Amino acid sequence: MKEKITIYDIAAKLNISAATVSRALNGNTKISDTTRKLVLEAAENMNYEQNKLALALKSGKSKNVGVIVPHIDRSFFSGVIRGIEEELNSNGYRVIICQSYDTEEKEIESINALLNAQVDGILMSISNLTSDLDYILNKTVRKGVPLIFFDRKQDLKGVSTVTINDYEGGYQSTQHLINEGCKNIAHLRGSKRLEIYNDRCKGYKQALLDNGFEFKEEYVIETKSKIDEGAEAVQKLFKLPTPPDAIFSSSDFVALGAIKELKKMGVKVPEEFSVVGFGNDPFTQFMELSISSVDQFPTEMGKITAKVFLEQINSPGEIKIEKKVVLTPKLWIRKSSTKKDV
Amino acid sequence: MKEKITIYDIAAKLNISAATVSRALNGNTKISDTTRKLVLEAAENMNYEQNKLALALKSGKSKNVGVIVPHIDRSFFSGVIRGIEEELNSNGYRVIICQSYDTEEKEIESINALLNAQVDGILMSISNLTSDLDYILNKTVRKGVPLIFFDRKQDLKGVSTVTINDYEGGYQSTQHLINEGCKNIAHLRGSKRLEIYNDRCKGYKQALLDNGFEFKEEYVIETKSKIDEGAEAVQKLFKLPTPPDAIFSSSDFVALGAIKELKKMGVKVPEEFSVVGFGNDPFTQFMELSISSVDQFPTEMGKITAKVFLEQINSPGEIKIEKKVVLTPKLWIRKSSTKKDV
DNA sequence: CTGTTAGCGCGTTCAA
DNA sequence: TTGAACGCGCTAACAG
Repeated sequence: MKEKITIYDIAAKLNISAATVSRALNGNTKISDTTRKLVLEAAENMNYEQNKLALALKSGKSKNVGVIVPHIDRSFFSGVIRGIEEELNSNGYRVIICQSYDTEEKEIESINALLNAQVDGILMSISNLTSDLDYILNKTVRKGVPLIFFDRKQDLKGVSTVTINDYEGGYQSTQHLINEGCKNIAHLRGSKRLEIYNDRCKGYKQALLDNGFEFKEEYVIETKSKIDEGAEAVQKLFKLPTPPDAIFSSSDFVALGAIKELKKMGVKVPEEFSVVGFGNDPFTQFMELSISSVDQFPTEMGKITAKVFLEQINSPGEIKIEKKVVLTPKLWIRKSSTKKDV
Repeated sequence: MKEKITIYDIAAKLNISAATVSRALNGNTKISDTTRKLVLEAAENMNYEQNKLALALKSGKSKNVGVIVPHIDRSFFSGVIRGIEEELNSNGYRVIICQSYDTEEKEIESINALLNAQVDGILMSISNLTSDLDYILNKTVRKGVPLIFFDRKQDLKGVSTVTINDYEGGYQSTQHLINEGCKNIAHLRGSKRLEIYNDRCKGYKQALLDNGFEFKEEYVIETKSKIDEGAEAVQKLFKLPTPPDAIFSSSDFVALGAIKELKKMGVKVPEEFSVVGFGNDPFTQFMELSISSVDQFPTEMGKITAKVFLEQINSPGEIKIEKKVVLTPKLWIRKSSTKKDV
């Protein structure tokens, strides 16, 4: 009972060849009904289970895909992974998780490990735009391993991407704040090394210009996605000759930190100051002062990323389609940016 | 450049045998320095990379471990996975994720898939206590695949577990509420089919008894970990002849729902009513009215679970140690249960 | 319809 | 110190 049984064991028992057993098990048509039934029955009795590893070695397909994210325990990423897992699992694939901790070394290390493990594809959200990563990413593409970026992408030939329209998200948020009557809108942005933050900022800027507002450099502060940084940014902004009366933040955590700091300073949100975040982290709607935020639909993004992978892997020829899917974000308007009487 | 290169390719190039190449690559001592250098150099030049799949088939060790959780996007579980990944990754293992959606079918399906994929171990948080699952779990143990439960366990011979002391968490929370002067403490519990909720409830009950309080069945309501259920439970409790003045909830979400409902009803928290949650979900500390909650230290739990697995896999003999690790929870006292003047 | 052979890529005997 | 041969478990090609 403790032994692993193979097709040879069942072949021996039935005095037939392993090939026949294999055929019977795989529903091959060219086999007699009698022997098929015999094999199936024996397999059942002997508790036979296919060794996917051998199959993988033989076929060159491991039925595993690697997913690389900065941190698995950020709600956005765990949501994406959820979607990927749901979609891929029902298609017979398993998902291998790697965390890059936003570092390039870990990222490269993970890619190499996944490649050595013979994954059938790699779905990732890159840490930042660097050329060092290019080498290995190109290697991946050359090897013929489908590579797909989600959310945080990088332009690379032969690589499909699934993102949301960050520009649109930035534009919508800013337009909303303008509609609410805000006159001086600041922007707390993320790293300049990531496209998503550049795009959100562009959307912010364009919305300002389209409405006849001035774009002021000093209103844009770069932050990391941490609560403290939101508080610090508010401090900086209020030292300006003309402090803003609204913030569009590229991060919900930064938005939260900003709101907490404003409250500490006695500035009333949303009456005197409006705030919009990004990411629609669950906590934004739990707060007594719920925070307006842009939904990135993480689970959907994960599912679509998985689908793009499946399409690619199932595409007939050697020609790899380079697909660029762009989802439309949705701004959830909540209390933090809704003035009572405007 | 597109071909996969094997040890045979480099053997051919050097006019030596593949066995020698293998030895050189693996740092086998019985090999001359000259050939070793030759091999290493050639491997470097030819961009050789080991196919872990072949190694896995040969050795019987895939260096993959499976992790099964109800949902990956709940902060507790994503935290645990983070810990597992961190610990195992640095030990050369990769983590395969499966979601059970709290259903037994999916759980069984996942275990079978993982077993077929020849994982070296399975770390899981079970959906509930059922005998149907027993069969397959026992099979896993019999096959010699290390199985470890974290958080939601089930007593099974040969299976190690890593949990927190849920009884203690329940006791502490209740004691705290008593210390705050609450007289009628209700308990919103989770499914009776899960040990963790039974234990938390036992802790709650014992704390009541130890303090000379009466344990009332009608003060205990079973809920699912959803916001709405917290609100519903509050409605029920306030229909009782003697409504409670405090709630110890086994879920942060339920606690949140309760608080929102209380507020809606005009009941002041914490002045008139105290609430303690469980899980220390990040949002509990973000709220303006921060929620007291019991920390389960998910990342640490994940790391320890991984360590127990590593110990087990590295234990010399065939004797599998059955280890029971119990972590101590920590109650974070916040505004939702701190009366201003008591 | 079925059996034989071969090979996926690797490490590990057993000889030499 | 090195090479030849084998096996991990499976499927595909080629015979018959």
